Amino acid sequence: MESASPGTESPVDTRFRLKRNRMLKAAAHCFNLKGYSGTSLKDVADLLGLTDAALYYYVRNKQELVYLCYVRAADVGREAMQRAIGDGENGLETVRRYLRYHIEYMVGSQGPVAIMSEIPSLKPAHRTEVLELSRKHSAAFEALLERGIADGSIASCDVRMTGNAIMGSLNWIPKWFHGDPAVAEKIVDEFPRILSAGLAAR
Amino acid sequence: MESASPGTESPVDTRFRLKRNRMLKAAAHCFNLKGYSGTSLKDVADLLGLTDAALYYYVRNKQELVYLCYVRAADVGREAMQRAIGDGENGLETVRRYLRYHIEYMVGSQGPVAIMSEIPSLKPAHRTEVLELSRKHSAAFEALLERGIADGSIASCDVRMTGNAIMGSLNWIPKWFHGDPAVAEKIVDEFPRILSAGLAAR
DNA sequence: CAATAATTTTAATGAAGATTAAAATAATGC
DNA sequence: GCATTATTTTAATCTTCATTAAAATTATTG
Repeated sequence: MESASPGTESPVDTRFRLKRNRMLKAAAHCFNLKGYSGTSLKDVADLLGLTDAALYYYVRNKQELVYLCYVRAADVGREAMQRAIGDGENGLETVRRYLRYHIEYMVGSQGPVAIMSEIPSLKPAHRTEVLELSRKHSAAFEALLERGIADGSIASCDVRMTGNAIMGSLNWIPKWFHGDPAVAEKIVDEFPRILSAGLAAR
Repeated sequence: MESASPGTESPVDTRFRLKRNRMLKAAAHCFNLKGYSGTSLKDVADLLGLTDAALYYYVRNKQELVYLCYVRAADVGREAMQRAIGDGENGLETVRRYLRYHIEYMVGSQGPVAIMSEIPSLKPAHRTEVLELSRKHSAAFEALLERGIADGSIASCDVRMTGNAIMGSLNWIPKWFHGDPAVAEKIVDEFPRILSAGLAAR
């Protein structure tokens, strides 16, 4: 995460990026908790000890704030996916790792991650981009399932629907998890197993 | 569904109720498609061939519209649950039936059902009520899991987390399903199996 | 420290869209 | 068909924030 080739970045830029990132987390938190329309920029600003107007130093407008939240959410997912794929092993194990990583990120220090409930109200270019990121991630997950089916670790199934089912479950987490560390631990412990329990080949 | 002891209802009231129900479906469709904030009352009204102001004949305000959408969504879930429980059989089969019924309702003629993304912006009394309905439904599902564990059809598991996982997957459906009948058929065919695949006792 | 750049605030402005009231139309019952 | 009730529309109004501009503050750099 936090990409951008280091070394070429000025301290000022670093600070800007970090602050903006804090802001995106605060916004994600508010959006998940109070909904998009129920979240005013003042809510987000309050959480940061700033004034609503100050946010405009970091984003052009509220829509862009949502957009950036979504890009960050997608980044987190992509990061988890890449890390899992790098780990080798068979398809099923890779699926499990991916789930584990993604969930750890979501409920851990990377979180909160925004639920993508407002994609339609993004401006067309942003909407297209976010949908594309989302599509790619789904495709990557389905590819993992295919791989598992091919190597015999996963039972044959409709990968599209199976992917939708598992991803839906994952995507819904921020809807009911709001930061309690005890719950976070339980989710990390249980979800990867629960979500992959039906996949194994007999 | 459509409760209220019949016979005691005037034709006028019936018409009112039916029209309002059509309105709730239209609103649910818009909310799922465009998000809450992205949906103006005019959007909903257009879908019904009405003027935005006409909606106020049926609901007090936009918030109440959302609230009623959520109550309807909860009703649909409850209906599916009751029907499944009535059918007897063991815990696992009852879970499967429930999933089947609920999904059929969601993607079928009862649908669309609104995703509950804006509960926090409901007024306190409504919020409490919707959360309570939601809590009860989760509890009923967890009870089903317990029952399956007790009768040996379901493997021992953390029912809370398992419930969250399965319900999340279900709740997410309206996010990506927007009415295509071919997809609806596939969901009905695949989801109950996929979601219950990991439950069976060895 | 002085000068410049980076942040943040204060104080307006503005616009979208929810809401309302009154009038118009359509339906129903006698 | 007339009177009444139900439904919808037209035409404002009203509110809530998002947004902006200018000023103030804080940080950085030479």
